[in-house]
Amino acid sequence: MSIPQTRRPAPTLEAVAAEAGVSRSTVSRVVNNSSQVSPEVLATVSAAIEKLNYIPNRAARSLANRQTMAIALVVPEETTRFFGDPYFAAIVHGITMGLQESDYVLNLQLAGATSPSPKTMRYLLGGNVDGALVVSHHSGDHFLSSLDETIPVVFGGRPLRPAEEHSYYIDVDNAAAAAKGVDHLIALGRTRIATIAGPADMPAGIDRTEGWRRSLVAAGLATDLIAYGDFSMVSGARSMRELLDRAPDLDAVFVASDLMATGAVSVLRERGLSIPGDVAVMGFDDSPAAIGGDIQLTTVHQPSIEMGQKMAETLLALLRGETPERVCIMETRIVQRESA
Amino acid sequence: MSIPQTRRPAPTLEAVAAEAGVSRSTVSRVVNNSSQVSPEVLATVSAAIEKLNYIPNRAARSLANRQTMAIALVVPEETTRFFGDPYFAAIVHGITMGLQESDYVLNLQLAGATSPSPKTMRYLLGGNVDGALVVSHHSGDHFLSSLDETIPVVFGGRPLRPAEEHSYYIDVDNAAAAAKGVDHLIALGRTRIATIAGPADMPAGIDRTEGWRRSLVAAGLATDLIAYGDFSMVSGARSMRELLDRAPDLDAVFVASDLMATGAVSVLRERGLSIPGDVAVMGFDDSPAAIGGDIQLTTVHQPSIEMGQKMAETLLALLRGETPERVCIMETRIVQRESA
DNA sequence: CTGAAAGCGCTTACAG
DNA sequence: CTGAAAGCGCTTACAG
Repeated sequence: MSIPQTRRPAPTLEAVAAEAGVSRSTVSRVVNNSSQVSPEVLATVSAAIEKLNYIPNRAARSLANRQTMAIALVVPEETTRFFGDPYFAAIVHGITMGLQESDYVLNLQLAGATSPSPKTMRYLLGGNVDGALVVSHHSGDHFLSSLDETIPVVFGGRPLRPAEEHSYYIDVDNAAAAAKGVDHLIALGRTRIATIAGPADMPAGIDRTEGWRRSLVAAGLATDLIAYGDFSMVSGARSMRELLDRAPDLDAVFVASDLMATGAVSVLRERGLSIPGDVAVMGFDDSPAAIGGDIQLTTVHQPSIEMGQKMAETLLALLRGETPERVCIMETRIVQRESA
Repeated sequence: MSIPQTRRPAPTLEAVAAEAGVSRSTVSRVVNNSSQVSPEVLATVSAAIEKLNYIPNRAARSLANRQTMAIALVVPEETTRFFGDPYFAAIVHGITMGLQESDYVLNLQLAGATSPSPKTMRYLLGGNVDGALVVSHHSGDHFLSSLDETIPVVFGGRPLRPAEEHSYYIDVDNAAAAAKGVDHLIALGRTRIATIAGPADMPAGIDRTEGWRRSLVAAGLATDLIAYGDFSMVSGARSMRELLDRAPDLDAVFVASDLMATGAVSVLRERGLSIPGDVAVMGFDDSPAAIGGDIQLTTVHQPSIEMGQKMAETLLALLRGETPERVCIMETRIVQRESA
């Protein structure tokens, strides 16, 4: 753009064929590394490709074989939240790693927390991508069903019914993981254990709350201390204030995400309460947020990067026509640090 | 994918033409809203498009008119940092807003802090996108020059020389903005003012440091207290510790990003220092990080969302063949909250 | 193993 | 204002 230069047209298959003295079909076979090419021809064609620095035209290829070689990353979430939570960073990191070796490109589709724009819908449903990866879906995301019926889709986290019966997804056992976290708090001798829960319209929110409740019930403890956040730091702070006002005697809090936990921690300090002395805090995710603040968070680790990678791999398998496992549940574990 | 259904082929231009009783050329003109179509024909064709729910095939269109209708978002940065900083959230938010009404899609290209993969290079340079938006570039990003020579590029933040002489970019006057922030600290009566600077290989890092220095020099104060971070929370904490160890008497710190400032704040608390009583803290960005913690950060506001939007608009103008302003410098201002 | 030919679904001069 | 025709750069049966 800046430095003027004569734009020589990019070499085509035709040019390579001429250079190598073979037909276009043959060059095409080489490019798509078909097995039925003789070694000698393969060599000369490869040389010609190299020499001309040939790069296949994506549009022409798509038109001919009806594949777009593009994958949509659909995020039914506000940009602010998407980028504000390190958890997403890890997922996307994993996704890009998983796509690294493939020829697919990733199209970012920020759908907004409500329903996506007509433009996004047309894009997704209009045959512009071969598959989709969806992350952070809410129960109101009905459009996802139509998506799921049109192209291969892999979800990050169990989709809500009725989609869950047939959808592909990667997840952890959120309820069990949360229960494990609360068990740890109980083992510490805590008896007044609150929770800052995630949204009640998201599986991760619902299931972690369920795990918290299950663990408390099993231990014969009260399950009245619950406040709902939206996974953001600010909502974590707000919820903590609310809980403290309601129950000044609480001695532990299980928080459904590390980011909310950092918000909770700041309120605890503000009130002059010691951690974990007065109140033990258990986070969830083991994202960078757990170790960024002034107190290292004890938390439930979930392998976010690996989950993203697995999402990509599963979709890639689906696109190859293979039949990968429909659901993949990954391991979680408690990472003990300072807060509990 | 899930619910089996006979996949009826998507309607083509041909089908619409048949339905409307006109030629393909005419339908094409309507789709591309060419002015030379009679009102009646326009009406019937539109009806046919509506009836068949026709969506143009992107690949075919690209092949014919040599436009990809795709824009790359290039981030020469580690995923972790990209997603960890709310500043990027704002920029991308703005970019998606700016692209909303256009027909362009955004391709995410995480290039990694070092040079991009061959795959990314081939993608970017191989005619797969019509233009690129680049954010967070370092001085070592030489590949960006080749990009800039191949397709229209708009930078978020002044690119380093020699690119800056001809490149398009949106930025703030970082030096002046930083000086303004430090002036505020001086007006508060602070005399021992440190800085936690950004990377010395990034324009935003360099210029803000320069502004800090300029302001101190003008006031006849010492400029020896400087520590370098990488814009992350962790590096902010590390730098704060370092500064405190070197100069226990410092009474203010100008931090080149809010995220680093939150790290600094946690260290200040850890050492039992009051904010702003003992140490005043001035951040930069006015991102969500400034208000997420337990103390509301006084900071230098830059209009990140608007900057992203402006980036998108500038690139769109370039793609339309227009000649937008080559450089756009946006306003900053001090937002006074609790920390200074 | 290799090539000739048709076709993917559009756009765009060129006539009229 | 409208249509016939060529062409964009590939892939893919179909022959051989």
